[in-house]
Amino acid sequence: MNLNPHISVDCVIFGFSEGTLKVLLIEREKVKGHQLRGHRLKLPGSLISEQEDLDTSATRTLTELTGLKDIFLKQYAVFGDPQRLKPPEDLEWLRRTSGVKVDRVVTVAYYSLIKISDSAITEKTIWHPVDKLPELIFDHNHIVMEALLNLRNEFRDKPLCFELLPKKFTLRQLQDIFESILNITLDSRNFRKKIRKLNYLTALPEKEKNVNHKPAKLYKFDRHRYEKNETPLI
Amino acid sequence: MNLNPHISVDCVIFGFSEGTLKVLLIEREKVKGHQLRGHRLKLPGSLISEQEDLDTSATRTLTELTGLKDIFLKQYAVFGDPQRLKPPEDLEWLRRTSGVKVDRVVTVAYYSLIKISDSAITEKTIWHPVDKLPELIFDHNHIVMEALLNLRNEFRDKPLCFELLPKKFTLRQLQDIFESILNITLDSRNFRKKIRKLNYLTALPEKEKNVNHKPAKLYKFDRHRYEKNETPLI
DNA sequence: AATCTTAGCGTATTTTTTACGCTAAGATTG
DNA sequence: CAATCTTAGCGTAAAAAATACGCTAAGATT
Repeated sequence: MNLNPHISVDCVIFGFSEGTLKVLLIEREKVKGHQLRGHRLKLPGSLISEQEDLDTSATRTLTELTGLKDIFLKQYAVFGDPQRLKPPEDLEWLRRTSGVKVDRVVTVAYYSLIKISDSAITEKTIWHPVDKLPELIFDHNHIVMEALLNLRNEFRDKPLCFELLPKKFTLRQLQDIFESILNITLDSRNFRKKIRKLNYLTALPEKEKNVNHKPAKLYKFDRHRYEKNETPLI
Repeated sequence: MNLNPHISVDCVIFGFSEGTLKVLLIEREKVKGHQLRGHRLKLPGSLISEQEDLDTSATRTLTELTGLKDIFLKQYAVFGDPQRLKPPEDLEWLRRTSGVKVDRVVTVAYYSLIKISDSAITEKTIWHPVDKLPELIFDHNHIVMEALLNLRNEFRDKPLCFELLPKKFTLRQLQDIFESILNITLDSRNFRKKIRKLNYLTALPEKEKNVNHKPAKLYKFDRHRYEKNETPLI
């Protein structure tokens, strides 16, 4: 595939587990006969290929690097600082792995949210908590932080929370996600009251299992009903 | 200046007058000894230069093409369809005016809002109503429509309306902008009630003049006070 | 059997939103 | 110059939404 050495795409994939928001990182691939120096972790991303649309590039890259398929990616920003490909050893690595003469690269950034559990992810990928990221290659820390800002903004209006939850979930799980991502606390009794009024969250005739307290009902999200009125959850 | 032939910036500048939202367009410059064919109007924009940041490129371009200075530009999207530089005669025009071998160009789009009145704008610029744009060069119609979507989303949360109003304005003018841009109707009595509760809108000891009805008080926006609580207007 | 944790429903109060009545000020009209 | 027209500007009442918090229930743990 003919790479365009001036433009790249990067994907910030969020997931949620153990009460914290995580980001999918990949280990930088090794170059033969070349000592791996510089930063070890990066976002899934690559140069786009010549005749490829940006969105297509992003989804393709994500699949190639992580195994993730059919993920909706949202373009949220572009990063074009002429000095962003620092330090020199990291740039050198990019030149060797891409095989093209890379100089300045403007990168188009995408983010998405997925359920960590049911994602068939290749090796060399790591789910890392967002709030204590290690130093990543190039300006990838910055790219993640900007993605987080965009995520928080969208989170109140759109039903993004269900992307992070399993198909069947308890109201407690739902509340936890809101509290954790928006960094707020909610009164669970009032939270549930609101939920009850929404017709797009339907209780199943099932309960959670293996919890050491009263098991809660499982709910599911009815996207079809949601799209009829789009009332936000909170 | 050394142009980068792969990346450009485009600016969608919104203004408001006579009750409608307008966009700033410029006439395509003529190329010597070359018949001007294709589309006549375009957004202010150009290829970025090699060692220039994207935001810097955008503000510089805007100043060069329209005379506008110190305008806050918001990056909102990137357009990278490999086929976006159609039709051939428009691409040919771009090649001649830029003087570089242009093939595929990914463009980074920005938008802003300004008061039409106090903007010292060069000739060859045209304020055109957004709701009935003529056909523009390349994918510029699409770029404007996306900017409009982003504008509407931001309009509810942020005090963008004051960018479109003169320093002193009446509540009627304020209401008109909301109604027109968000495409809603507001009860003016309830609207005013809300306004009265906001401490960042202060009435001046002045009234509007030369209107053929009861003159309204003039108000001003106190940005400093706004930033203390950021309560949205509606 | 007592205790602990979270589920789950309810009621009372406050705050916000919505609907709409009414007077006031100035320009216009016959 | 009085009647009329338009928009400004204040208010009240009802409806809806948000908040605070009491209480019982179900299952696991001790």
